[in-house]
Amino acid sequence: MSRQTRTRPARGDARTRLLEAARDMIRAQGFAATSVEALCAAAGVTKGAFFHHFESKEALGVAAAEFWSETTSAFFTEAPYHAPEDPLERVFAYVAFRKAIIEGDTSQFTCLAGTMAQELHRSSPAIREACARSIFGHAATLEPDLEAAMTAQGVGADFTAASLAAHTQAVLQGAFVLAKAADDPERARECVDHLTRYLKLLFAGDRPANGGDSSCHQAEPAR
Amino acid sequence: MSRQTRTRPARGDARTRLLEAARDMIRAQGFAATSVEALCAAAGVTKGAFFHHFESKEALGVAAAEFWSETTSAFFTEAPYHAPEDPLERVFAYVAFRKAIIEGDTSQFTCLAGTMAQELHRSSPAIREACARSIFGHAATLEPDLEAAMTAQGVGADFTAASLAAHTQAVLQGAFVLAKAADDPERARECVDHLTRYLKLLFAGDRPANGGDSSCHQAEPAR
DNA sequence: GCGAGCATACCAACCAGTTGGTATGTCGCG
DNA sequence: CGCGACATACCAACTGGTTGGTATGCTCGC
Repeated sequence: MSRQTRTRPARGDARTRLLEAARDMIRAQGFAATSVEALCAAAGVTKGAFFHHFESKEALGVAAAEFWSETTSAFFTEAPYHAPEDPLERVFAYVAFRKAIIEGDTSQFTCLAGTMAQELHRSSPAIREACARSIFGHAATLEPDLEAAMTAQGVGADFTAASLAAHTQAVLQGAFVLAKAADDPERARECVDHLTRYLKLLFAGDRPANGGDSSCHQAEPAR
Repeated sequence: MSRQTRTRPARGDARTRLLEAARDMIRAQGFAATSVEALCAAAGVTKGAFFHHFESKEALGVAAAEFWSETTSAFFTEAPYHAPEDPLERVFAYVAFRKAIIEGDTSQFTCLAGTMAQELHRSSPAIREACARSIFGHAATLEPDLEAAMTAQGVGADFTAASLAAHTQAVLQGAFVLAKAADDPERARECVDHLTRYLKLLFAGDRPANGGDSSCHQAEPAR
């Protein structure tokens, strides 16, 4: 919308602080329960600053989803799970990494995009679409490896790499819901274990494979 | 000052109408965005009636979760998926049934408990617990069949029936989130297909089985 | 001195919850 | 049976506080 094309020198930026506060507060309380005033207080700015940077509260929601996309994208790009050479092992490393980061407070490991999509899918199409871009955009980063693994192992006649990638995200989103409901991250980790088991069975079960250790992937912690 | 006799809308069901309105509105807009006044308007009652039946808005949230538990419990008890004799086939019939009822508007097939748990897990422990009872209570109804199938097929050394039952609910919850984000129920159905495939691989893959047709279950619609 | 970045002060609308009341059902008792 | 006492179910109007949003002013770096 705005014709601002150049990133600012980012000095003393209230905008970033507002987006970070939004990320944390919305994950903890939801979007509607997070008032603009509370947001400003958490970010240490006033309402004037808020409405200087965001046209409306809804615009902040869209910006928060985009901010979430950018930061998580950078986070996962730099994550260590890309190390393995084999695409399938990278997939398992990804899932193991997703499990490993489920820790601490519920509002620290859950997904902002999933939370906002769930709450605002009807009331705000703009936010819904921004959340969809975040979720399915991240899922898309898994597709090449899944695709490669599928052709290598000779599976996937009845499903696409895209649907499997989406499924991994669905399991994670559902795991977050269960963890929130039970107030216990362990519930989420158990779901990720089932996801790992699914992928193991999918890729190692059908065809005895041609290589050597394709069914072996990095171990998951016992707990 | 003659007070004219108003059409009596079956005196006594204001509470039920409020709970039904809450179920629909909260699923569509979330809890915080659903005001008591809007709820009363939808239910055709006044605020006086609301606070006569519910101590607070939070109390309504708890009651709505319990109402959801009761109605869905009755719905699933009467559902046709209990017909098969074999426990494993009942499990597949359940999942197929869950897929079949994912249809129409997003706010018609999604889960109230999951929605509220996601939004209110921090702000309202009472509602969170009511939602947890609903979700895990429903999951518990699957445990006996899963347990029986696990022992019959000789699988499950590394996971419990309870965790698998919870996983099915996680996949469904995650599927709902994706369907909402994409505004497309098909996204949810695809996730349920992956869940079916997981169960198929889990129970039919490991051990060649002793019976005859244990790996055969009722077909899922092509779509 | 000029605009970007931010602060102060304010507002109309809306919110959950309260108050005080009315209509109706029901139960005990003479 | 009849009638008073009480409980339940509901209603309209109101209240104090909060909300998203605005109008305006200050203050720095260029």
